[in-house]
Amino acid sequence: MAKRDETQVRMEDVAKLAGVSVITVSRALRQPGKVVEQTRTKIMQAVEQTGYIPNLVAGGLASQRTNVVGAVIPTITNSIFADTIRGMSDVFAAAGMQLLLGTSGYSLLREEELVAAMLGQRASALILTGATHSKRTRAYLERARIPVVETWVVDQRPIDLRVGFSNFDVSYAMVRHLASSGYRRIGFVSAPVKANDRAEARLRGYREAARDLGLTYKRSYERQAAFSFRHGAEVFVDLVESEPALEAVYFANDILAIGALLEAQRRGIAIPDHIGIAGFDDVDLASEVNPGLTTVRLPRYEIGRVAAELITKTLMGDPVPSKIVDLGFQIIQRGTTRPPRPEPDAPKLPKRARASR
Amino acid sequence: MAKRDETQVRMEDVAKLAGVSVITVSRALRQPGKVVEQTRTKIMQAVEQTGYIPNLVAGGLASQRTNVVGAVIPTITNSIFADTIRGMSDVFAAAGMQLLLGTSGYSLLREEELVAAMLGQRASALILTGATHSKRTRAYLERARIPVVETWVVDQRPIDLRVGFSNFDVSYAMVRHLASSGYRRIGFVSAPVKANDRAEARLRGYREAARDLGLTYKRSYERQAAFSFRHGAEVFVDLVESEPALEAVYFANDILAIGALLEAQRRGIAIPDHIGIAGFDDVDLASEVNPGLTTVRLPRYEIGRVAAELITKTLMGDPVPSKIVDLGFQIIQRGTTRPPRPEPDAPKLPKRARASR
DNA sequence: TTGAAAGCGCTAACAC
DNA sequence: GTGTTAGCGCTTTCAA
Repeated sequence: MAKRDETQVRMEDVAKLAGVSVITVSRALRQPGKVVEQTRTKIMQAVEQTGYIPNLVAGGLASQRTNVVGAVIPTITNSIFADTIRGMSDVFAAAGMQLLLGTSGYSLLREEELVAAMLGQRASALILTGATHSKRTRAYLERARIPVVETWVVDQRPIDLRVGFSNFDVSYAMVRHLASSGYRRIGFVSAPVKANDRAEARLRGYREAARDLGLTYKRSYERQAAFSFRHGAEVFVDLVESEPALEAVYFANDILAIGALLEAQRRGIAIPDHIGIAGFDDVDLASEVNPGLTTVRLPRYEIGRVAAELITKTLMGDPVPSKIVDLGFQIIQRGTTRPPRPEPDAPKLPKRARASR
Repeated sequence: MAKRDETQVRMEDVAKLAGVSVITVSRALRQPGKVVEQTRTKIMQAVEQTGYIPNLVAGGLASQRTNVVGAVIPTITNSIFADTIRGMSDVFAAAGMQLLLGTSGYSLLREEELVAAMLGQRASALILTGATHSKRTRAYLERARIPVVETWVVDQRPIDLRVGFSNFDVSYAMVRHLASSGYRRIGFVSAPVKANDRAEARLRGYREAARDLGLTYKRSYERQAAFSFRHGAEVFVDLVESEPALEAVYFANDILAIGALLEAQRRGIAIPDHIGIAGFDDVDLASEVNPGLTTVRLPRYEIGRVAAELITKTLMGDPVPSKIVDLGFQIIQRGTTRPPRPEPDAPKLPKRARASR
């Protein structure tokens, strides 16, 4: 093997300095209660004096477990996932665990590579985004037999644990909400649905709601656009010019919606008088733009927090109440759409909907 | 030690199946050229068949090095750092390295904990944000003797490597730019400067420029505000109400500036006619708001990319041309401030300024 | 081109 | 409460 780096302080060095055996140092560090105070004090002094940092690689090999949890998100540029990461980080930091982060760029192959790398690192648990994974990824995960949490989804068959909400239901609920405000011709701008089950579910929710509610629906009311203000602006212009009868446009994320709103401002298109705009996510900015953006509030931070809690519990052997946690969502009515009007024949949507499918 | 998990596939299992020794498997995986094709093919089949994933923990212990690089950023909620992370990720992914991410929340103590944890993981290199670290963090870093990159700064004495720009110079340049547009009474809203050397340098840059250029400067022109649209809106209102003579407000980040701009919109305060607004970062949104935000473009992605490149080079034993890389910046003039007017006695600022201090 | 032996630094099990 | 022993799964050195 590599000849050892003589300058690196090992547990043995600390043990010698403290006049005890290595195992006592190991215990003093990990289970202080099992070492008598006097010994522990000597050891801690030796640790301090030498600047010893335990080699977690060696510890991981010996104990067959690590304090590393891997998480794969599609992109870090989307502040949406930043909140989820923050939720995880808060819990893992408190539990003394490290987060190994990877971004897949919405590529299933890249996700597979990341999962392999994380399993190679012998991560104690894995957190993935979405429910769609390559066959090989699933095989890896099954063989690894560690806790796996899929986030931002609740439907379908989970690999293990799942924390999120129903993207279908949210989208369906938003279209109902818009319909209750009197909108009958509603366009939909989706994120690219390729390898993105959340975007795909939102599209389905829109279509089914439009059909169920008897709205005017044409395939040409739909667009796909990559995540950016600019794309939102462009697709909005394209849509209102080619489909002038549209009464509202519902965007599958707030960034697209706000891009559209700002473009409307530039072009003097009155919002919501000329056309309504709705978003998805309730980012900070959604309540700051003028008028405020009608959107859906999602439990972004909570998804991360709960996912991490499920993992720490499972790892500690505590039972989890449920393998699937649906955190729900909330429609937020603001100024970019006309307010809902009470319709006697259609009961108002509950503020907080819990998914049924 | 822990009795081994019989279900885990080891290199030995692969070796047996392929009819070779473990070391040959090891070589086939890491240095395929050193194993004859026929043997390699047999081995790869065995790997495939067993679903073997090399145990990097064992490998790391044996080889005394890992493919993990640790990075500490203040917060993930700020999309600024997201771009830098993306820059790193792109390079590390291509180099087959893993990024271990931690967020310090602008706390030096938390940074210290993270550095210790990453060194415990035996990270091959570390990337930190800023130049301010606890004494113990510095001690850890010096003892570890691995490449360390401090980012978003170039001044002062680096621990090892440094990639960024001069926050002082940027701020100074922006105040000069505003002065060249005729503004004499310029307010400044800083991020909280506690444990944030970048914010502190920006504040100094503002003060020195105001003094050097003979602008009207009062301590009451300064405010500090935490990073959010809302705080930007609130501090702006506070500032314009308590200091009605102000002609422009320069915010130390775009989010604050845009929050202010949107609040001005709500209150019917004409921008830039009544008062100018300038930001810092050039986030996507800065060019989308109406009017567009005058700000500074920073090499966010580049900082991450270059930091990662310095590390991969150093790790491979390649020499790096310079231990400090100044990536510069660029003032972006948009509609939230009056355009600069040519002043015969003051030469126009170059578009791209390179730091001198 | 391939293999045997030795150990990387730590922890689990069991003994004292 | 503390120590001894035996590895965890891999890579390095050296030899064949």
